Amino acid sequence: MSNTKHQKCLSNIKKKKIEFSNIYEKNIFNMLIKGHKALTAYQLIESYSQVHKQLLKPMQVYRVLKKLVEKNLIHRINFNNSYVACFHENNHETFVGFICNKCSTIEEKPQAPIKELTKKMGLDKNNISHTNLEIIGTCQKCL
Amino acid sequence: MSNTKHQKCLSNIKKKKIEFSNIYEKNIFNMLIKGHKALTAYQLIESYSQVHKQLLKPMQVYRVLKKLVEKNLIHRINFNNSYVACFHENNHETFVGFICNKCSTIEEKPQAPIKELTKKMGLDKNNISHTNLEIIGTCQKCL
DNA sequence: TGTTTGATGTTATAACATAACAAAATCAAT
DNA sequence: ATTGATTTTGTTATGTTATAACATCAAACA
Repeated sequence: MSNTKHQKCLSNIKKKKIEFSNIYEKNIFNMLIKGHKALTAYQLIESYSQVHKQLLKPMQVYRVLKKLVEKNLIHRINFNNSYVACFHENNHETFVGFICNKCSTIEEKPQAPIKELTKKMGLDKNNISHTNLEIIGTCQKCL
Repeated sequence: MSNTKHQKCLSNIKKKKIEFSNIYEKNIFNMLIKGHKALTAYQLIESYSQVHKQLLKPMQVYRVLKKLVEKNLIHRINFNNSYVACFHENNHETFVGFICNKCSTIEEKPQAPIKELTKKMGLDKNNISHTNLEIIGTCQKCL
């Protein structure tokens, strides 16, 4: 990820006045922001132990991930059970993005067209809880 | 699922001249066709043991599910790790559907708008392997 | 008939996730 | 400050989803 994008994201977080509950939350979010690649919970455990010299238990990581999802700071990627930082001021009931099947880089895309489509399909009467469009392929860098 | 829809599906399968490799494949596909509800692998194991008085091992079920996916007879639903029979003559690299979070009923939707959208986003250059739009909500029956 | 090949059976284990309870920190009311 | 309630964090155990690895059996065929 470009540095500017990273900084824009951080400044968004500042604007939103989001506060991390604890150091784990902060550290894990920072790990997910780096490179904008999606990581699994167990990759995070591994990486955390290397970077911060501390072994986290799965439960601890999953608790943090849950909180970060609730705070709309990360998305879960269903394709490979991974998690990625969110860079949009989006409504978080919707995810639209491209996922590289080689490097797990995520490219989030605008949600508007999908919301329109859902409406057009008449599904908006169905008390939609969330909408998830995952497009899997290989990014230009990996090709 | 309506009986006519079920029959149309079965006649499609006949037309496609699909043959099941073994009795498990046939039985499991028939279980997935009933009601057009998505079932997990372990629900299938449970149900299979009740209906057919035979205990399948996970490995056996997953092998069957893999084959059925390859034959384009079923889709995997990422939302809840479940599998559902497919009723369309679709291209199976794309799934577009509504999933009821109460009863797991699946309502497949046309793919064309999503394919257009992918193109519009410029993602079609990325060697797309598959595209998955899952809209989660509560169906009219459950509401 | 013996050998190869593919399908099926079986065991073990990997990968992902949460329940349940313990311990400690926070905080409000006295 | 002390007590008791509440929330947060730590820990153990377990549940859920999925696959690797190898054994066995059966069909095909030289």
